[in-house]
Amino acid sequence: MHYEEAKSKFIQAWGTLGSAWGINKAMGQIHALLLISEEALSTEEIMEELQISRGNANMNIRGLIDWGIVNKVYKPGERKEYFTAGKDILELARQVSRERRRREIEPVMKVLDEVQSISEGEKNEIKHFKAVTKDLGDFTKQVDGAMDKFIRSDKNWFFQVLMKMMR
Amino acid sequence: MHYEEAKSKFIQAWGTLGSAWGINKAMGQIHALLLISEEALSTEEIMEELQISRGNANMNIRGLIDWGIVNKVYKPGERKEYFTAGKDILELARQVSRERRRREIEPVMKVLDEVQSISEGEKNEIKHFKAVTKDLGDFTKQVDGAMDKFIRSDKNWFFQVLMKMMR
DNA sequence: TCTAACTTTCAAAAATTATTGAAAGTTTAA
DNA sequence: TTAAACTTTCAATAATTTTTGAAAGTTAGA
Repeated sequence: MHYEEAKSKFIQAWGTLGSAWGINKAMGQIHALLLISEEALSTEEIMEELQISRGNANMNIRGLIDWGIVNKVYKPGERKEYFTAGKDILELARQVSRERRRREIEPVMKVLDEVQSISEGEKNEIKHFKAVTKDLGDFTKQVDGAMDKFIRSDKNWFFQVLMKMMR
Repeated sequence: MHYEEAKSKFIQAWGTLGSAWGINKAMGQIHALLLISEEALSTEEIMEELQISRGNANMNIRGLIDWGIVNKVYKPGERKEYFTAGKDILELARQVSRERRRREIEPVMKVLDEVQSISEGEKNEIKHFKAVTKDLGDFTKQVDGAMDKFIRSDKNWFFQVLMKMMR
């Protein structure tokens, strides 16, 4: 396999993975492109490389910045904005965890808590509903705690936990 | 809040969460409904409760069965099929992990391995590409290993790991 | 076998989501 | 200021995904 092929394969795969994670394809592809590019890239360069429109490029770059995984770079003496993605994968994972926690886990925990508070009758159906949503809530809280720990942790902690898990 | 409201809120939230996880809304909602229902439900009952068509109900029930998180139940003396979702949340998490590993992590690991094997020149661009994809590959393998351990583990192991993480 | 009960399929329609490109907006430097 | 360089917006369009419902398929028992 030669470089161009590998590159396009990787960009493609990263886009597909994105889709499975509620991030759209273009966003995943832009991220992939920035990951493998040592230099920061301009909107133009991204449009060119991925063959997408200006509007599309702009929106998805903003999206990546919102996720906190792409940064603006200003080059001295240039008006154009350039963009880079951090190359530290553990840091990337941490940032994605942080965002998913905020965007998905928190709202679900909120609903699970709310529906716990129904205080009507003692029909069996209701007891069961409470039991299930309580279990979900408990589990979610455990996961949330673990994620929080991961997000705040340093590199060392992460590998230590992996070690502990494995033995 | 009264029961009907809580129920619909929960079903709604589970559907939304589903969307963020590459599972569609109806599929999430059906799963929610089965989770909180003690009795197994028929296609008819699901259609009725969620106000969806027969085709939609059928397809998404099949989807849930494919995910391994919903099971068919035959009631003695009845021709109709009924469906239930397991009520053990840890087991649910394990099954979802198993499937996501197979559907998402494995394909990505495969691509990352493949693109590693490019052996062209020693241009800086290529070196960098290899470095990034190697890091991604290493990280992915770690996560994959942890998931594998989780999937094979028993309840006890899981809580032990959480304990170890927290301290 | 035949029929009624039930499940599956699938083409068409609807809904949702992504993409385009041109116009509007903003900023910088002369 | 003004104009050029650049970024953002957004209505229109395209692409994709979901949903429908009716027809086809299957199965069990009379």
